Amino acid sequence: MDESFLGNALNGIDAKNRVSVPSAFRETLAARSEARTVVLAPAERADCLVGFDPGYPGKMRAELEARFAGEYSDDRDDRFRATFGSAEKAPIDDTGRIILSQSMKDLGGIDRLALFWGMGDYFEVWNPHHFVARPSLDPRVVRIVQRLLDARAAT
Amino acid sequence: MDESFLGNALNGIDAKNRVSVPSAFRETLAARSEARTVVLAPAERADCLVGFDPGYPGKMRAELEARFAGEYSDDRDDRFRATFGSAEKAPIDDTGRIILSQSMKDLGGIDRLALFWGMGDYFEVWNPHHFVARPSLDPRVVRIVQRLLDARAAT
DNA sequence: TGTCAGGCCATGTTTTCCCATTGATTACCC
DNA sequence: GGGTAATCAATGGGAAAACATGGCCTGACA
Repeated sequence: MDESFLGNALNGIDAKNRVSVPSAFRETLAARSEARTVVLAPAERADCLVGFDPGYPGKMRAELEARFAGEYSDDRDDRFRATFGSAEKAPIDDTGRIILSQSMKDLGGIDRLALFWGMGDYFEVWNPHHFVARPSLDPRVVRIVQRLLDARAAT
Repeated sequence: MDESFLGNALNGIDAKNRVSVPSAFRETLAARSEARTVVLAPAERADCLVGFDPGYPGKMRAELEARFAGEYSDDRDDRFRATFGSAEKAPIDDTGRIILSQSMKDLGGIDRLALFWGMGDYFEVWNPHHFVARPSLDPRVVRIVQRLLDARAAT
């Protein structure tokens, strides 16, 4: 209910494409579903990924069907192709990590760093450099991500 | 009744970024929710933070979804990013303290002192020096805070 | 048998829990 | 009413736990 994805985290991706899901998000996932799994998909509008609990695709299907109510067009089909065909389930291992497949990294424009960003009902995964380059964002938000990047560069 | 956040307090932030939530606010939080937790976020308009009970993210989600009813745009997404990604849940420990992460301190322009200010439904957290420098405030209010600052400087 | 992906354990660092101290206000009793 | 004891709020420090991350090791598949 009030289990919303809040906050953010910047984590590294290792040579085997493993990345830690931030512990706060793991808790939110656990509160929303039994399965220790996250579903990843390319975002509709931005150059990033979206992640949610395994129950969410059902809701998304209902939402899309409502949006295209009764309409059967190429547009609708392409939307469904993008949403479901390119999504994948990523199991969370005992150390809290998932594997970001190469195709997921491509879809999200991600290479060595993953910025997790809470969106309430779901979360986003960004290449942090693309995130800070987004001009329409609140500059305070951009600044905190820039600080996270600086902190990593320092070590 | 005493479910409103009333009054104010000036507390120190220690080397581990811990700060005591004023006991009056803790009581108000307890009256509003079971969880001994506060949700913090940057204020929309002012250079400070806002704090709420943990039921707030759910209400905010409903409100935003109503405002952008059926609209799926970059604008909507950025709004969600600013609202949820830069908020965080801060659990209150047994001594009544929370931890203000570095990001939160940055977002609120806060360094070593935290001014808690009751706003009825929620409360604000200020850098006291920014607060007293705000020209549009009632000078009597500014004087109260100035006295708190002087009292601290004295010790 | 070589390669590769995934599961498991190991490590350093940061965070969080717990106990101690101070200072101030309140309650109590003589 | 004055003094004293008791309570509670705010803060400081050390020990324990959790997190993110690196490396090894096993088992599957070619």
